[in-house]
Amino acid sequence: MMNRVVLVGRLTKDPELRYTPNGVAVANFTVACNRPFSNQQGNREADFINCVVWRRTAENLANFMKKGSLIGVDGRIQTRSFDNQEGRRIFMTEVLAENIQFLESKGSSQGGSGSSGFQTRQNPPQEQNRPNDYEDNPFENSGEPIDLSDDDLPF
Amino acid sequence: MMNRVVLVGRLTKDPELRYTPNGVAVANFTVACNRPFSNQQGNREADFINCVVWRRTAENLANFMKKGSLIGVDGRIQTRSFDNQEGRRIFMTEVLAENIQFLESKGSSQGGSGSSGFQTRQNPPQEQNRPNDYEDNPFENSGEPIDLSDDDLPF
Amino acid sequence: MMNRVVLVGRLTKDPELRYTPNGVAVANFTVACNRPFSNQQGNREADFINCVVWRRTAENLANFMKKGSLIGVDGRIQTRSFDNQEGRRIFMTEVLAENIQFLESKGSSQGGSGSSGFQTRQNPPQEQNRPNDYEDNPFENSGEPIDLSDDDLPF
Amino acid sequence: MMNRVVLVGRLTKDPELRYTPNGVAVANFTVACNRPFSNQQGNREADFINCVVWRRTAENLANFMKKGSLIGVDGRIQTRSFDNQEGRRIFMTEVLAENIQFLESKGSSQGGSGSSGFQTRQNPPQEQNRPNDYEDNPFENSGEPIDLSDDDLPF
DNA sequence: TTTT
DNA sequence: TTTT
Repeated sequence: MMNRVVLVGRLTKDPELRYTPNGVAVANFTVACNRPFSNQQGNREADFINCVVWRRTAENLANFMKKGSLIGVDGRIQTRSFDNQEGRRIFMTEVLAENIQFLESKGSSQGGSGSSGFQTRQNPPQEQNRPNDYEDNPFENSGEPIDLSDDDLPF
Repeated sequence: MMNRVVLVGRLTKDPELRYTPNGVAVANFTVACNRPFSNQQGNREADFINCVVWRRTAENLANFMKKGSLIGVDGRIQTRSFDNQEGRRIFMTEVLAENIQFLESKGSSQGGSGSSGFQTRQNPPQEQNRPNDYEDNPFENSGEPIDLSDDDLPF
Repeated sequence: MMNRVVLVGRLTKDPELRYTPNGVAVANFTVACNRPFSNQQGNREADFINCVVWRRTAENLANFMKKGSLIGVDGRIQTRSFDNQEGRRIFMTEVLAENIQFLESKGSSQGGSGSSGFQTRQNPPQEQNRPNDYEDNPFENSGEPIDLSDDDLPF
Repeated sequence: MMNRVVLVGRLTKDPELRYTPNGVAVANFTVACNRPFSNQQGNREADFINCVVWRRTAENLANFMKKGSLIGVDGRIQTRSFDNQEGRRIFMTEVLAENIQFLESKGSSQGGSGSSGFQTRQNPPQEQNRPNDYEDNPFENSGEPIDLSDDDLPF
């Protein structure tokens, strides 16, 4: 059953990179999309769309994009529910990013955490030792938007 | 800024048609989209995606589709927040349907409210008296999926 | 770089299933999409969009869908060029279908070749002998739209 | 019937702005989208997708974007046929852009015609004299991607 | 609170 | 809790 989303917008804050207990990288981020029309008061509002991405693309996102960066997202809408601390069922809607396009390098926008170093896995638990080809800067030689495809999402 | 969604799925219940204080029709509905993959347990889960649609398309949806009906949705993701009864800020994500395609007539699926009559505006407040060309059954002559475009959304 | 297409429409003729020299199934088909607006003369025109799909989904399409069948297509636009018999360079634009949703069973629409049997590979050249789980009718138990995902496209 | 396309890519040349006999602006352009995978030879190919856009957005595109500019396109696939000079029927597939997002200012990419001045309508035939709010540079105050919505396409 |  |  068709379920397709495409977004282009800016990160509202630095991506949050975490690892699952078995060492799979996952990043949460929010994309601000300005609406194509104005409201009654003549202002342009924005939508703040929660997204999640897995593995390599998650790490790339955390390493190369930050608050304010312009990105493109291609993915699907996912919903899930969980019980919060007060025992109430909470429903969540977010975009599962299957592919992300970086439309700006980390340097070209201002703001963000300013943490200059790469985020890397500290003690990624039970992570197997495969060579990683992703710890070099894809913007180095190009100054180009890049499209880091996600070859092996965990689902 | 790009923000585009396309869904094909089934209504989880009959659409809920309401009218704003100044007589604009709005319908809320949820589309169930089965995921294209199975989870760890080998089951296929579904996403339940909240949607909203305005005006004519809202009324058409309520009149011709019901719980279980297969529809296509073309629209955008919108987010909004409001304070609930406990004074807590609640964030909502939903799809604003700009165009809906009916992929099944009301008769062809089973289930739903079974209410056979059309839902119409009872006392639509301060609604001006324009001719409505939408109170005949678009499935009558065709047995066809129909695509009811929305010429005049209120935004 | 983002490139995303979603279509819902009807097959203009039975899908054409062929095999590459090394036995990979490929199907060409055209989707008719009625435009959401009328032209100057008040008629609704249609777009006839050439598509291609590979492997399992190609075989499923040929087996379960025919002229007139309603389908959903999720994919990307591809262009290619070739020199025709007169030595002229021809440019082609088509949709590479990555995922197809069958919105009708073969039986439920009329028209088409009427060939009732499945199309299968006659002497698929140098095709390795892997078990195929796709030669049963996905509509048998369900009367349902099905979504046959494409796990292993050749690119 | 659903028909939705989203592209992000670069202009292969300066947009070609023309006017219909009754003064409606129309621009043709081609978007290069690099494929997310490599071919047998390990090279990444690109798709060159022909697009068309009308009116204000056409003029904005011609004025602010040039060869090499990065843009986002939201639209639909259209097909048409015409008879060429040899009396042969030619089929064309192109994307009708309904909305375009400029992801780079004219200055920020190199290449292109280098024509610095705005393209404007020379003697736009029988064009009525409405005020135009689009002849100032949308990048002036912002250095921002802009999203010029198309309020009044001629169909 | 979820559809077939 | 929001980006430019």
